Amino acid sequence: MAQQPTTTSYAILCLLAVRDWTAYELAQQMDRSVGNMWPRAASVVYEEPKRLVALGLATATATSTGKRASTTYGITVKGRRALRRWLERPGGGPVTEFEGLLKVAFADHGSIEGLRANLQAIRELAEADIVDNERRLAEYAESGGPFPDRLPVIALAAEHFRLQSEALLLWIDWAEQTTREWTGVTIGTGARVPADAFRSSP
Amino acid sequence: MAQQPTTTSYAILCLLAVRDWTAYELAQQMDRSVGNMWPRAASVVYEEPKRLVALGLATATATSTGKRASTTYGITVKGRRALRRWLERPGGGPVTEFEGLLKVAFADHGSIEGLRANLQAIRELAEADIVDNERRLAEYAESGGPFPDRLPVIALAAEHFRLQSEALLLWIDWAEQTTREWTGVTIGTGARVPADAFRSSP
DNA sequence: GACAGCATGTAATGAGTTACATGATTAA
DNA sequence: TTAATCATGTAACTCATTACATGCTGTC
Repeated sequence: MAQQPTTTSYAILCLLAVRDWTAYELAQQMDRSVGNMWPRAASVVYEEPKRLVALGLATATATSTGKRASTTYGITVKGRRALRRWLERPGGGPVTEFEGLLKVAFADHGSIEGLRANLQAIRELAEADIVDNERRLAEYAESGGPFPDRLPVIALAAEHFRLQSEALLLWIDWAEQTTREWTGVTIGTGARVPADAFRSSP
Repeated sequence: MAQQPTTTSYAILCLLAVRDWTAYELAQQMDRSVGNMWPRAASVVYEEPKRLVALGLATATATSTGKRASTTYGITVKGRRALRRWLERPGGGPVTEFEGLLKVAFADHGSIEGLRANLQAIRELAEADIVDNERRLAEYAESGGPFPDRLPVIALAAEHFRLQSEALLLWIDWAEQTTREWTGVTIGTGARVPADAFRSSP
């Protein structure tokens, strides 16, 4: 009934390897940091540690913040071993869901207004993302963050996000520029194949 | 029992707006093209059109390729209207699952060898991705592809993939370079915070 | 003392994956 | 004629999300 741990299990276990957390704190971390590479809803984060405990990889302790009851989870020795083995095996590559881009790719079955609105929405998300990123980087640059020992690996991951969101913003700039003169959404109705499209490397 | 169409439903509907396809062909398209922005298992692609039919957005016709029976799906007028309305609403932003990066971000609980192996695996995925991309771009540049009218919007999406995988490769170059001199995986054991980390923009 | 929102979950439901099954076609 | 693989699905199961429930805490 406890089965094998999933990647989600290991994501939680990663956090527990750093320090103990209450379920709520885990949910927060999933939202803020880990969620960028492995996004999961809060309810999963409340359920998953129970599985870890059942597998003997984590411990649950009934604690309380003030008068409020809560559960604090910690990693076991067996948990650390399992995590270590998991970290030896190479992980999966990036898998992206991007509804907005889907709508761009099939915009020829809608209207030019729809396309523009959609690009605009993507721009706003992209910009918010960048701001978010920069705020976090600035915090780290100033304070060193809560886990100074972890800074090297954190820097590796952070740089990935920076480059990725930079690329997204670059793309949206280009896309808005490219479609500026379009009067329609197919070749027949006033769309153009961008001059620099279908090249392979710049 | 038929409920609301999901983004996956609309992804299929997008394809049907272009032309009729058999279930198998749809699965192929999901694998090759649409799957880059909305990846789904083949079995979903066999099930989902049935829902579209139940909703009156698509038609199913029993056809046969040679002696083999198959189902060909097409879009209805109602389906085109629904698609058009959906395209007016801005879509969601990119959501990425990246197990490999998760392992990088918590590599300090494993070994330096694990980190290197993982980076190497990511590099191979990234390079394969680039090759794939270039092959597809070259095809389009040569032949114009099967849907010349769709070239403008296809170019928009293609450029996104190009920039994104370029950024990934850039990152992996930087990450391998950065970790080359590391002898361990935390500050105490020989990892360094990269000099250019935690800057905000280049 | 009431209201907002923090904190901690549970339940119902649905979406998606993996695994299985099977006939048709092609290459050796 | 056998094996591989193309083509077409179905079934079981798991994972994950959304929606709900509820008590605590600080603030007005």
